[in-house]
Amino acid sequence: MPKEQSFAQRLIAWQQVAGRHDLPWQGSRDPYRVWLSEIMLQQTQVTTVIPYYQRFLASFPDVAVLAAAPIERVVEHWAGLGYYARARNLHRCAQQIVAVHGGFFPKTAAELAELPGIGPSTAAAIAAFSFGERAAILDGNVKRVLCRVFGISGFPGATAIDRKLWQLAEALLPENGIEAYTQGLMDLGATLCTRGTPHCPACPFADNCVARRDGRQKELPEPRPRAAIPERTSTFVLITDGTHLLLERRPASGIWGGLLVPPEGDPETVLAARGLTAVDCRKLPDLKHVFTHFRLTLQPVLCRVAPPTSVGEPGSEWLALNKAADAGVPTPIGKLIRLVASAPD
DNA sequence: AAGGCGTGGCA
DNA sequence: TTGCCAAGCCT
Repeated sequence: MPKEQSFAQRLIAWQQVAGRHDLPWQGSRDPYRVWLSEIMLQQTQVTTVIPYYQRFLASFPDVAVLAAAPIERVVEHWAGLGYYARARNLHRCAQQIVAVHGGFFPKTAAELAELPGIGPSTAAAIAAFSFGERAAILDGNVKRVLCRVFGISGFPGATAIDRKLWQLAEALLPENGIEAYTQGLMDLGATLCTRGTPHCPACPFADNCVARRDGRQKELPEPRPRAAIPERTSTFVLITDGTHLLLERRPASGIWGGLLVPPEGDPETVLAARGLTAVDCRKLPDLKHVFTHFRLTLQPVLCRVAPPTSVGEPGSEWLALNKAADAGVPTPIGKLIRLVASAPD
């Protein structure tokens, strides 16, 4: 880097005056809080995370409480946040920390990365923020900043580019001030060096950013080569006795893993398989939902069954209609349930 | 080693 | 409306 100040020195100076210092998980080196925030922030933006973080911390104030909690309650707190494998890994991780590490987080990035749900970048962030370890993060923000400042072409997700970026990220680490440096990388990417229109005039690297010099801010980093995402359609059977709704827990793997969802499939088959007889069934309006990797049209069918509803199988629950939407269901299912609960007929 | 895995905001 | 992808990890 030309100029007298190093990349790290410039970034740290910028972070101290222009970075974020008041996020709910800042101001504490408690590894539990740092870890929880880092997991929630994986592929998820700060504004989305904040309310989830607050609620989660209030219910599970430390790693021992979390480890002792039933997974269903953990998933319930995660419902709506997405990427539900994170909730299961979080819970497993807490249990491992209690069982294997005596209730204390390991203090190095290398050890942290052994735990479920903690990859190389998250491990480095926890180690840097909690223990001051000189470790490199490489998330979406950092990739974007590095690709622009150093003019790195190619899709950053490609293996070769990824390796190059990790090497660069480690080479840039400061001798001192890892916390402000790490936070600065995140802040720069999130607030200034943004995807759409970066605010280059305010950037500490404005005078030597390759992308800015070449007017390539919008071309870097190069986007993922992505094929058109497929469309899927599926029928969800909302079975009610007038006051309750039947929900079933999904297997741990796959979409909406571990969450409660109405039975999926042909209504007659669904009812027959559960020994239920419908008084009547009617279609509700389709609901479209977009995932990263496919587009789903949900075709809801509302079926009424006679009141004395049996207890059902394990993983199968009859929930009060007015509570089911908040019982740990995926977002579009919550919409369907609210629709039924507000207009049962 | 690519692809699966949620949701919401923004252009 | 549509595309893109965010404090990535797991298999």
